[in-house]
Amino acid sequence: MTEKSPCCDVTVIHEEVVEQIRESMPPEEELFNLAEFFKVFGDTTRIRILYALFQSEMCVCDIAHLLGMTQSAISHQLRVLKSAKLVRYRKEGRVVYYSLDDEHIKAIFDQGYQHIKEQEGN
Amino acid sequence: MTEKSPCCDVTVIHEEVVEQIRESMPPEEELFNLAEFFKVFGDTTRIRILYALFQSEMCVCDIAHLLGMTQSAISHQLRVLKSAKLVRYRKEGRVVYYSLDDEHIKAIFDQGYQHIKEQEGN
DNA sequence: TGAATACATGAACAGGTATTCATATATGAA
DNA sequence: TTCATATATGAATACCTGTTCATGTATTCA
Repeated sequence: MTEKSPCCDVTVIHEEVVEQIRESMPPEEELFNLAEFFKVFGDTTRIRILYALFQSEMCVCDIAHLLGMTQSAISHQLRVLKSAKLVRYRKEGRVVYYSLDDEHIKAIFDQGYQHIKEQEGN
Repeated sequence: MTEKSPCCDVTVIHEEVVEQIRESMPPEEELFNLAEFFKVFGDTTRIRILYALFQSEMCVCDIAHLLGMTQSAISHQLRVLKSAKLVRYRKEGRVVYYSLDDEHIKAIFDQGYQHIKEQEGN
């Protein structure tokens, strides 16, 4: 049953299972996009920004003040959130207000939050 | 209404909103842990491993073969998944079989997957 | 016991990322 | 127009992270 893989010099033990799963794998690109999506949640600053925006729309300097960080750092992170389409913005004079683009986001956030809360006891 | 922040030289525009949200913020540590949790999903290799394990438990060399990567790379990533308690393992002779530790994980994965599928049209 | 093998792991390296700093842009006010 | 300010952004830097390479450990088999 054990055979050598044609690639990368790795032994295969369960050829059939591997081939079966290979066929069920989504396109490479989709899994890449999914990882990129989760990566946006994988930073404390962005998580804190998202949490704040769940409560209310906010302008950049207020977020910076809330989190005790520079305006520049916040602005850079908002750009990441914006390009991931997690937040939208509206301008009012010089002030730019950011808010959530998608309530769906809160569900994902909450599910993760719930998960770590459950694991806290361990 | 506009005041100078005591920290970091940032102007505050909506003092009341900021203070109100500040009180509602979860402990720093929880948001940090949440970001760390999502960070684990934020890598293509780990996402692919998780997807594979949704289908079936697998040994290290089979995963390596499936993904066309070295045994070492997979082993390192399994360690990350293991320490995040996303996977568990059982040993059978020399072979180590990995599987999901928590069905909850699939819900989070699916929700993210659903999200990017919905956004695909844009 | 000795060889083969499935897996783990430490060190090194390359690529990525978050923050800072300096500065640019844009809007409002005087 | 000129100044102040709210935000954006490019470059630089320090830190983090994923893979590779070499090697160690544990188990099976002869």
